[in-house]
Amino acid sequence: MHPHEHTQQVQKVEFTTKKKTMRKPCCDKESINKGAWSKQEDQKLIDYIRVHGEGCWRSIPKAAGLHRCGKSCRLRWLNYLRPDIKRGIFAEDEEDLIIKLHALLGNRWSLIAGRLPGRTDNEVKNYWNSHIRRKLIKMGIDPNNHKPHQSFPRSHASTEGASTSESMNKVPFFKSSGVAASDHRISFTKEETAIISSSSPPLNLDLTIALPSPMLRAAEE
DNA sequence: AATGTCATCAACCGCCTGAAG
DNA sequence: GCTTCAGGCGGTTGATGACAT
Repeated sequence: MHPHEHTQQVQKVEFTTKKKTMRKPCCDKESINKGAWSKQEDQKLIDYIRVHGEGCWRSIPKAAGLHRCGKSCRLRWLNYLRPDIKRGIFAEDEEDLIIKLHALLGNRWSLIAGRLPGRTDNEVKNYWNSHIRRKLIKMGIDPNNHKPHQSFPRSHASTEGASTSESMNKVPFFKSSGVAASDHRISFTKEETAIISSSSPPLNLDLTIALPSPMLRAAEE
């Protein structure tokens, strides 16, 4: 049971005069709910999609009897209600893979999530911001470019000998430990290849899901 | 026990993109 | 080529719980 479900507050949306010019609302906001989803709402959405399938999100709320915006329904389904969602803590090889992919792709969370079966872009993004980012900073790695940060402490990185500028030129410090946990080579779509090849430094594309980096574990402790 | 601070994560917002007309 | 619209995306917010003082 999610904590938000206890204190679900259903607010009516008011048209706020926010910054910038307001776009045309994506749906009739006069009567839509916002905030955490209730169990009943979840069930309605699940039931509807089970029968009619995904798609045409704009019309789903009305058809399913939900006072929600279509976008909200889509997000709820894709991030939490889909049957193939894998929830729970990230495995160490998943974490390693996220870091590697982020070094290659940047903040393209949906692309990164696409490489992690059962994980959603929102989940990956949150995990990055709340765990990985912090961990990298702690290690003296700039999470934006995955290189050692001038002003960061470098105690861990320097003692491990893995942060030489040479190794950082490749995917930084993820020298996949000799034995790969599995041989999951990663292939890229055209779009991903374009993104990668447009990034300036030469990158090591030979990604494998490796045993967790010892440096990461060191930082965790 | 009360209060303050931090960490987490579900959900929203606004912008972008591509398809359709 | 243009406009419109739905879907998708990344950034950000805010509620909540955990931990510290």
